[in-house]
Amino acid sequence: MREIARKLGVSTSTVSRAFSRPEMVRPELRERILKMARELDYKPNPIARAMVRGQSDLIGLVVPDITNPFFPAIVRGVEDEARKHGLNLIVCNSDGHVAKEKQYLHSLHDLTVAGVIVASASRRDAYVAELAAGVPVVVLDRRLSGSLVSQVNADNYSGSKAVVDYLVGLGHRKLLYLSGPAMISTAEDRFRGFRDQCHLHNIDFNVVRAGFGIDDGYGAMKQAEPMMDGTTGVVCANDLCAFGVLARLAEVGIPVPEKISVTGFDDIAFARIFSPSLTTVRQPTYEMGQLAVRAILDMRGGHASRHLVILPTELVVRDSTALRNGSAEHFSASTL
Amino acid sequence: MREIARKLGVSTSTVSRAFSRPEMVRPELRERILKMARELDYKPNPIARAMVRGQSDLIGLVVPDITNPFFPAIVRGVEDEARKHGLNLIVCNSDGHVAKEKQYLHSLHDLTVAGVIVASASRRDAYVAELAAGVPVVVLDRRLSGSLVSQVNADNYSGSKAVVDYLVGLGHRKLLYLSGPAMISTAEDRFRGFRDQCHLHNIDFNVVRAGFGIDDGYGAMKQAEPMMDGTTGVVCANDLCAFGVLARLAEVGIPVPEKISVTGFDDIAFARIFSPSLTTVRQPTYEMGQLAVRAILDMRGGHASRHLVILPTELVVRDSTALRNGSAEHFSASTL
DNA sequence: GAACAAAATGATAGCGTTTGCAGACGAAAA
DNA sequence: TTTTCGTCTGCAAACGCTATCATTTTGTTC
Repeated sequence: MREIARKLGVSTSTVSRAFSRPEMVRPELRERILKMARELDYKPNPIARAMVRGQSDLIGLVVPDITNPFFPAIVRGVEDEARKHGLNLIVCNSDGHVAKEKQYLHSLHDLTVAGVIVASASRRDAYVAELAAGVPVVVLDRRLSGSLVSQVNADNYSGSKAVVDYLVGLGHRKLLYLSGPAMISTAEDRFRGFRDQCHLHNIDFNVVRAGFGIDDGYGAMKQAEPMMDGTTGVVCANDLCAFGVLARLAEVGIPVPEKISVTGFDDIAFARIFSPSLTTVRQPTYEMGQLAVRAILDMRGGHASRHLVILPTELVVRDSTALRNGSAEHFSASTL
Repeated sequence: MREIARKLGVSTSTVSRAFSRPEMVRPELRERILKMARELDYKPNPIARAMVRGQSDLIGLVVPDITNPFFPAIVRGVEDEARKHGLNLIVCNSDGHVAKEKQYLHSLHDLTVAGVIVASASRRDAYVAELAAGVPVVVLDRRLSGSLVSQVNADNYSGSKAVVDYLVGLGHRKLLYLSGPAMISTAEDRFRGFRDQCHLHNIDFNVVRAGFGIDDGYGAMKQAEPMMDGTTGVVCANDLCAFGVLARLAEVGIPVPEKISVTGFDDIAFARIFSPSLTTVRQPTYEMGQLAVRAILDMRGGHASRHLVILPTELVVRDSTALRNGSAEHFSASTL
């Protein structure tokens, strides 16, 4: 920077302004400065800038499990949008542990990040709210009661309801629900949607607490087997869980969808190609990531304009669901 | 920091040293400083530190496709190990584009990162070598000819050979190889292993250039169908590609493994639960990530001790492969 | 106890930016 | 011409830390 200033006979202030507040320097001079910068291959040092501004060009993204393809899909959206605005992305994996999440949030705070995006860890993390007082925070895929944070969510509740409607339409009358982990709003919303709609249709159901991983689904299915009597549909809190269920059902030789229908949630890439391909609820992951970044941008400078967006979900029907086995008898019996 | 110094009647230099060079300050005093820091909730500002040291506590990881579960698995290893050493991780997605990769590398350089890990983009990216002159660079999952960078790889060549050995042992005599993208050393190594071993066993094969995505596998399989005559095994350059193949074969009703055996490479989580579950080659992803970070650490301070590690791979046999259909006749014919 | 070496601490100068504040310049108004 | 703005630019002080070097303290040896 000094060199540019020297060569052009201006002060470093002017050079600095040519970059950070272009409107403050005479266009003709600005051009010369930028040209010289190009020649000398100069770029403002983001660290020094962060130092004096008290804010870096980094944004943090905390996800519970980068290994669940749902999150990489979001990462893509976040990353592309961040880069578009000259921001670098720090990805952190909380492993679903509140403690680890908190630790990461501290780190991000210390780095004076321009914003933080937190994806669905536990709901009772007070630190998120605390952090939000200082830097723009958006929670993704999770509701957080009344605070300063912005929120970007998919309509989990409606998505779940759509699944029930669909299964009921296929003649299913008794369902098993494999829930996600406790204290995760996403999981809770999905369950509420399921439950409410079951009540509406007067459908019988069991619930087994599972988790969001393949093994969780596998284990929960195994555990649920004794109570499957009459159950013809398994609704899972997410796709990974559903895959675990499919794996278990394949293992014990129960044909899907002939004997039992299975649904997931998320529509990760594998849902389409699994065999049977998975009926699930699509979330606009990439868009969610993008919107989260935009929310951060809008919150910068304390404009305090929180975003609260709920994106629509979409039921994607594939091969893991079918008319209820024996539903013909069922219908005839009930119509008699 | 000033406050601690004032309260304790020492200079800021001493406080600084208590954190950055603990051995230089009298233990008793150091204790008092750390205690006071805890009370005041003080932590050294990483940005300021990066500024004066000319090196931040960030490390960069550039992957071609975060959406391919193979990479999140590596991310886990990198992240955990980085964090263990107080480093924060910046994840960048190059999308396989050299230009984008280069842009990211520039950004990372500007951030004065402590090191960069680059996972398999194109081999002909001169900028990687250039960058390596200034900061520790390790290339992961890719060979790079003679330069300053460290390398962490899985033994792709042997892994591929093992696949061929195994298939030949099952009686297969004509194979189809779906290769990865051009210019990727990983893809090339796998192909060489396949080719060399086929020659060794005198096995006939066709090659179709595919890519590392599901759709690539699907498309390549479709394209290869006219030349399948007599082919009983499809060897894919990675798992995603293999899933595409399985999807296509399922679509056209060719049973796997009865009619055709299919293999992948990577052993991503889904390989185990897919149906049929996928025979593939496991790479120690987590460990690769860890080692990459350690390599960076060892290269810090210009010790210039490059790492060159090649980790073993392991054939994982599952349900997508079986004895060649009609291999009984084949064997009897050849023993006659 | 003097002389010296070694260890611990302090004073100070940056690191590369941004940013009030004040000055310089030119144009419009008087 | 003088005054009055408004626009643009320069000066210099931060931002929070570390490194260098000078200085003080401590420990060792004879």
